[in-house]
Amino acid sequence: MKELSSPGPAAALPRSGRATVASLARKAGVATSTVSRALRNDPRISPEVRERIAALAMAAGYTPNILARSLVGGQSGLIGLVLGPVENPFYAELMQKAVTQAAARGWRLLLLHAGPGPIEDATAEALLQYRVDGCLITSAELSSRAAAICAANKVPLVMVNRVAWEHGSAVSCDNHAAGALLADLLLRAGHRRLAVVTGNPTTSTSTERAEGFARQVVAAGLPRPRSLGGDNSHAMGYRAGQEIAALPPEERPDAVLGVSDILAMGVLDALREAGIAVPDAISVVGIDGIGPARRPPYNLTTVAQPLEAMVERGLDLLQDRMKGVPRAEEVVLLRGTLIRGRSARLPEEAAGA
Amino acid sequence: MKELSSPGPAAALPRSGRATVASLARKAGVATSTVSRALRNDPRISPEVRERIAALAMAAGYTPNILARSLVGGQSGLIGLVLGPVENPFYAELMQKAVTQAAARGWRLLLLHAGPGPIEDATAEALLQYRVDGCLITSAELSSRAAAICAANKVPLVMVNRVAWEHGSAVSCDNHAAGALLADLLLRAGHRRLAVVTGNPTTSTSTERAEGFARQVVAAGLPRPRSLGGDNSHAMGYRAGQEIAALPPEERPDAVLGVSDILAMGVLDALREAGIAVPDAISVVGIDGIGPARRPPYNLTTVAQPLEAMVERGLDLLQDRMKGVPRAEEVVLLRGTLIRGRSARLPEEAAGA
DNA sequence: TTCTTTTGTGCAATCGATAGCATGAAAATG
DNA sequence: CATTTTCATGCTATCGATTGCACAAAAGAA
Repeated sequence: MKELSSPGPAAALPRSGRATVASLARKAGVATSTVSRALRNDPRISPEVRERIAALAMAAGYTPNILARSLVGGQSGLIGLVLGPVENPFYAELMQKAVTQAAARGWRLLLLHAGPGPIEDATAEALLQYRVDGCLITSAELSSRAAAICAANKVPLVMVNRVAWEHGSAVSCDNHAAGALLADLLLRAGHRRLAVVTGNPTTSTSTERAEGFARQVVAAGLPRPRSLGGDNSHAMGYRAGQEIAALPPEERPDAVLGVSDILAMGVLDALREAGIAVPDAISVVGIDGIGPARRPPYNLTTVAQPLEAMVERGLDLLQDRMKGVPRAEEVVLLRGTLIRGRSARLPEEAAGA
Repeated sequence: MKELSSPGPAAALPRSGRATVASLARKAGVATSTVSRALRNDPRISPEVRERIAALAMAAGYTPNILARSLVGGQSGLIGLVLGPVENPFYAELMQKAVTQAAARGWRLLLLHAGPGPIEDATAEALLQYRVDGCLITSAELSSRAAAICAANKVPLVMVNRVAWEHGSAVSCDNHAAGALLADLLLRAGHRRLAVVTGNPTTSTSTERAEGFARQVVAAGLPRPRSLGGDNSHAMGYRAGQEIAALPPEERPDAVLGVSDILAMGVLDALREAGIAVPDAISVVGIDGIGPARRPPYNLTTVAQPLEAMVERGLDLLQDRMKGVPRAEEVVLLRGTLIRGRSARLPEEAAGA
């Protein structure tokens, strides 16, 4: 029935050694289109043929070549991922959720960038070269370049944990509200000298959180909180903590917000080293809800970002736009949840904000 | 000269709206092959034509469709990346290096998996569907499945920080030597009651480090070190630290190796909480050299893995095999470097091991 | 001036999968 | 029994880029 591989004429395996629709078609004695339809369960193909081809495909270890499929289908199934500095566990956690959730939707992530530093041009171009269906960006300055490229080529773009400026939609935690919530709680617990340690002033996350915090403080009739920091790193938090510890006691704040958990952890480390009791002398709070901040030495009181939901909504936004649904760009804000650690004195029951 | 877009016959832009060799060819009035050659700087194309086409391509924002190129070229330029649990900063750091270095070689990373848990079948298949040119794996159990798939389909495979069992090459730190080095130093500093906190016993990293440590201890005529742990997490290290702290002082070890920094950090946190002085009462050392372990509250003495070099050698191995050079599978061991923190009493000068 | 060589381009096939249209056979209808 | 439908499949073009081969025109050799 089947002519077993005479080396000459029509060997059943193509160049790569992998089975293809063509090689399967030859073995099955049908046309390639039939193979394609059979494998995609097109109802037009008779059950017998379908099963025979399925069996052959299984035996040959056939895997469709998505590159080829994308060529005709126009969809690569790839989502470009641009990550921020992953020394911040937040990004690592975000990435993990993104991989899982993308896979669940049948998408794969093309990892374009990870780290601080600006994205290279060659990297940004890969976005187009691989015809990504969409792009997920979590990073600060560097997004600018990638965003421009996406805009110019109509690649749907969603920023997570960043608010878009020129182009693209965004999903973010309600940073302003988170800052305000913490300020409110601290104030109600009796704190009166508040300070805030900020991250990179060019990032929306940092400025919004600090602003939400400050507004609430000012609204309570207190002076605008002292501001320290300027860079989103543990080292910066640590330095800020040292500065705070070095202040004369009467000037020293009695509550400090690190606009990110990483900063707050740095502050905590410095305060502990300086022998300042937390939360008795100073309350410290953060925002993000990263894993390490919950661990014993920190046990940070923080507002956790709804990471799972943020990724989910982010992918939703992408999906809509990938379908070609012409939608306006939108910004989705999700509320974070308070995690009560032991790094701050707070009123007994949280108030809904 | 140019007929400006009469909507009917041969519009210069294809379906996607993006420029293609065909659309450029039409505008330039040449054949697609000429465009292709011009853009790839084929010397056969005359300078004038080359420049004209280059200008057109620039103006049109042309980007080659790598999917299409891969189809004929047989190389996708994609490297599959399978990451371990990224709550361990080690993996995050590894990823960052991998992205950068891969990009420098013109490769992009297809992020297939990140996290603990086994890799899903659908994910492992993506490896084949996207015709990755090679695969980089850093993860434990889950690699098994992916490795099998790679083997069956002749996809070059390199494990980083893991030693291969059935298939594939590997790059790893010399874990055994690292464990031995630390044991040696601790012994020479006068420690006599050693303990080790291990990670997942099925991972080569954990067992080799513990074994290198234990051998050296036994060789010194001391009893085999007490072993705790069993899972590579901060929580496990913390628990082990609590156990250690709870021991009666005469049974309590005077030096502890956490086979990974994460574990050692957990141990440190527990000891500090129990009020046990480090390194005066107990020395604590780790292996990995992750960022957080160097920070103030820990300042861990550790053997840092040469991450940059490991990734580089890993990509080298892939590159060789991707070129089709038939090479035997190999395991490359790189020596780590001692980082002297303040978590352990060590002899003044390090001995070369 | 004629024949050979070089040079620059075009034609057409290819990679692997998909989808529109065509076709032959079987089934249903009159 | 003739005719219209239905059904299962095959043929072929397509996606975008690359490449072997053919073929003119220009340059060199005889």
